[in-house]
Amino acid sequence: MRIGELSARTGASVRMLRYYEEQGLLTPVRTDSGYRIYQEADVDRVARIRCMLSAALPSGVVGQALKFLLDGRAAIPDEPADRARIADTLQGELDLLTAKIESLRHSADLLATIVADVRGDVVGPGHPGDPGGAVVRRAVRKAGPALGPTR
Amino acid sequence: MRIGELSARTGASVRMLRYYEEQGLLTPVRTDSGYRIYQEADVDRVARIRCMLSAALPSGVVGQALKFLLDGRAAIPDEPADRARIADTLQGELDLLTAKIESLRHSADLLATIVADVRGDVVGPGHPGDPGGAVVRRAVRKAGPALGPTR
DNA sequence: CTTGACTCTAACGTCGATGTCAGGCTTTAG
DNA sequence: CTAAAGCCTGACATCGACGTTAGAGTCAAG
Repeated sequence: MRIGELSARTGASVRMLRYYEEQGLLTPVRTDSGYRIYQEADVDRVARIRCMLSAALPSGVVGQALKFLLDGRAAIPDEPADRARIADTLQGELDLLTAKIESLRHSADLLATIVADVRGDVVGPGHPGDPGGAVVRRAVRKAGPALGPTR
Repeated sequence: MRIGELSARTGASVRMLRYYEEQGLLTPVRTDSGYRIYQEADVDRVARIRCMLSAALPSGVVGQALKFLLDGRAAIPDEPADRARIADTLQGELDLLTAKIESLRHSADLLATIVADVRGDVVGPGHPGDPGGAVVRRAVRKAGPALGPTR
């Protein structure tokens, strides 16, 4: 299919598709006249690219990952040393991402309890001096201190 | 504490701290001479801000969420109508956050399987014609189609 | 063959998040 | 008191991920 159709089917703008190609994340073939021709599989590929980019993964990593995702094992080098290096890089990103997710989950938990607290027709004495709901304070304790320098 | 110390303790650059203030995410008090003075709680606050921003959350969301995350119930009005409005807003933010987390989890799953595939001394026959690791293919199926336009 | 929709490249513009630099106060150590 | 270190504002610079526009070629339908 050509770029317009891929755009329509993925929701990505034409500009974005060309940009991904520029970054080496897509490699359509060309017709004699220069038109980009995409494969069916590229629909999924674009979805994944967008997903990973939206996760703020560095595009180098996205490229690495995608390379394997879509070229399958073809791209995995035979040298165990090379494989190890690549795996370590990806593992590092994965660890970062995992930590980020955990931290976000904490924030989400916290937010959820706050919503409940705002909505819930609270709550005992309600002294004017009391600065905040016990529910929230409990939640904060549970959520923990939210991670250091993320990147 | 002053901005330098907060910077040291959070790993965020001085510039970033001033930027967060500009965006309404931090509101230090000022000395007579204009120096910013931060509270102990701001250390945690910065950590959360950085985490949310690094997850590519729209900063509007970060701001709203943070306001309540860190001021606790102090910001909650008495009028039930106001409370309802705020609760709805926050619920919206929460939904966004939750969706984001899901999307990140997909990316992480994907990345994890790729790492495994690169690392794993694969795997049965390994015919030259076989285009790619079965592990990855399974993972792709499991991870699902990776979400639409993320933002 | 002509028209209109589609595509191409190339270039500039934008926006958020951040770096960096300049010029001028303030605070602290000696 | 003085120098060094820290802080202030304001501005311009950068980088990634796009949007937009301009000018020209291509393709399908009438």
